[in-house]
Amino acid sequence: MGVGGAQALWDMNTHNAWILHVDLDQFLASVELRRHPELAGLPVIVGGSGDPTEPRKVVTCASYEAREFGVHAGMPLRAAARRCPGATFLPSDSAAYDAASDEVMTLLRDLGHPVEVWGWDEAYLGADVEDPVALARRIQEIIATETGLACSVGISDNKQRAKVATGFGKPAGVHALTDDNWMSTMGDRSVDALWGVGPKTTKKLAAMGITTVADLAATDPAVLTTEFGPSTGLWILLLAKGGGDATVSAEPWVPRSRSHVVTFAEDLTDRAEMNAAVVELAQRTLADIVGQQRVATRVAVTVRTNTFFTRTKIRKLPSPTTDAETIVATALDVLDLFELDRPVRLLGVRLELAMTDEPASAVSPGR
DNA sequence: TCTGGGGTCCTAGGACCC
DNA sequence: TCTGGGGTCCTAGGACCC
Repeated sequence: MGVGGAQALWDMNTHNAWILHVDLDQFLASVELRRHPELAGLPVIVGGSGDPTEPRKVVTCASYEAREFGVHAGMPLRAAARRCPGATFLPSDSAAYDAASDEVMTLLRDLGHPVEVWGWDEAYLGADVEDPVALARRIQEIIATETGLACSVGISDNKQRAKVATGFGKPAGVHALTDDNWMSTMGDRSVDALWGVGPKTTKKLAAMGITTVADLAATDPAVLTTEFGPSTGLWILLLAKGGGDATVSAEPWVPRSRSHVVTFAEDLTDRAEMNAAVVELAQRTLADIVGQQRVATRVAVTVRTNTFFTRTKIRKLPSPTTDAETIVATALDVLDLFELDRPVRLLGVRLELAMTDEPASAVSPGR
């Protein structure tokens, strides 16, 4: 972020009457269907290298037709092939999805409202308009016409509630959640219907006798802060009441970290092979951040053993750097902190990135 | 049909300094 | 000699999301 970045952020963080959450339907499958029109209406499964017999690879996206067979993201490809043998399996092509995502985000920005991009297939749009439903329909029409992709749109006055609303609009629909219909719609549903409340929190709440959104909304804040801490406790209470974060920032997202992991087709037992893998992961991750003109501050290494026991260790670099020797050596040092006495299923390297303008001395070495 | 890959944020606790 | 706190930096680990 350059000089004036803070001012720009202030200007671009808008508080709007309406927040629209735009979510592309079955995004990866839809991008594939666009260039394989003969597959329209058929089950399509994207993941791995497109070979359904490949072990240790999973479904990244299943078309709605494939979902009818019980196939879903995260399922092993081999399991998906058994459930839906007639499906077409396609390799994941991230460059194509990047490009398609860019097309859509550009169209959204062209509408003249602030757009906050959330990954490949989602964006929030802040709008001070009279008729948000009409805007949502217009968005759907423009995206469909210009890109051939379908999206669903959730409407509310904060991001979390708009995101929940989108779920009611899928596929290809529009749904609004406001104070008027929030509790009647959500009150009887499980707390994990809230965006940000997952299985662990759900279980913990259940042990406290809290299972529904209405239960949570009616809970004494002091009880929640005692159990979850002052920040998290009040946050989940706010979510249950239909509240959330109401800012939409059009400022480009600055990544905090960059990582790569690899799950080996067969577990590694040879330390030299583990070292070689970590070196390759570190070099690849470093190449990414150098390409984005970023500088690493910390190096993390993740090890997953054959029992699925997973741990991460991290070390701060002496100073922020892009020096390959330093980063590779640090990654190997961190790997060395593990007791590598079990077969290793996965290794990963993550670089945490400097977030402020670095002093010239920290950025310039090597030039 | 054993369990991918890429992220973010929060909390807790130890070390260390004043 | 013993003691109380505050504050910061650092790492581990949990939880959640797409």
